[in-house]
Amino acid sequence: MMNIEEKIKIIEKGTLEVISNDELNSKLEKKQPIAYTGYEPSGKIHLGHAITIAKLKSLQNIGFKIKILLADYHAFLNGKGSVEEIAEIAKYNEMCFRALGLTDDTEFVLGSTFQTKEEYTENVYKLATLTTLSRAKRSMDQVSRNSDNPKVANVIYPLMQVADMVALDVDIALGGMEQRKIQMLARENIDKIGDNIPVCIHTPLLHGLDGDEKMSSSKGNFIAVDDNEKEIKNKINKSYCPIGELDGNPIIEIAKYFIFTNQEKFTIKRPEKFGGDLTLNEDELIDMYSKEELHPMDLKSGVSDFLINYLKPVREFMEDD
RNA sequence: CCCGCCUUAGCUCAAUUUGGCAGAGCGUUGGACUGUAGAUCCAAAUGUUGCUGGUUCAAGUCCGGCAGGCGGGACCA
Repeated sequence: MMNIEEKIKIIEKGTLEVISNDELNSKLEKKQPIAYTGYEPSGKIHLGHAITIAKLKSLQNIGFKIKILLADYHAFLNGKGSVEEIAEIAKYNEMCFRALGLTDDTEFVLGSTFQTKEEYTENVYKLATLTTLSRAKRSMDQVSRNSDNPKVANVIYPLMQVADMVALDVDIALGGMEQRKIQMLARENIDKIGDNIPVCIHTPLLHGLDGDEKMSSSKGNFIAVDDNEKEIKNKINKSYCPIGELDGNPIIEIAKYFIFTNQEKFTIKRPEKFGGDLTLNEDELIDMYSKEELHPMDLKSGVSDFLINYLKPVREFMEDD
């Protein structure tokens, strides 16, 4: 049996922040603490999603009960389509998430199955009286579709997300950094409608393959978890990847957040005339790349090879089904 | 409920005055240059002009109806 410090180390790995560390201790004393992430159903599940799924997997490994919210109403409120369309997409998303290696014990919850219940609705109303408009809007900065005609739905959304945490009785709320402001709103208000304030864990966001601020399905600048080999190669090859530059470099980010969270060493095949194959750990790769001793094309081909292999189980799982 | 304004390429908008071949920038795609991408240069593609009826030889443009959006007024205090 692993002790609490070891577990905390695992939890913190690859995250940007854990709020707060102290509270994590008491959560870990529970028999089976609950960790959750909510996802708006999305046409494609991509590497950005996969970062959080990987984290959920590691939480599952150390004894957490995992609940994944398929946030159909949230997607609806965010203008992503009709409820029926979103329900279809949610089914597909569940398959993708399972394909990424979560155990059968993982609980998938469709938002609309509980988000109209009486206690839930009452909690949303209470939160509505506790939250200023500007705070609610601000919390949605990184989340909502920006529209010239913002809807009331935009401010209901974060309140529901807070109520979700109570309804699902979560001990850990995991999300990408774009969720931070909503998560903080939750931590500030949950004690007024429930009694279990979750520890909030935030993972890094991936830049888009085009170098854009964020990888997102609406921009088409992602690698989907069920992309085939050719698509993966193609997309990586077309990606923004300035020589010697680490910041905002999506290929470097994939190496950091996918390769080196899985393994110490990483082998890059490189033509003899450019120096031959390399086997590097994270620090060595970063060091070589920033010194321009590792060419982007070699990095790309190494990362492609890794992703093709990493996502192979997903493709197989999806084909079986 | 009333009045005014708006709706044109994936996006931002021109073209409406005076009806006369629907355009630009950005983005996209393809080439050139790079041992990647980007930047740069060259080239190309892209339209139910919100929908609908009418006037006209000819309608994005004028007239009517509808839908959506924005603003104001009215109602109520």
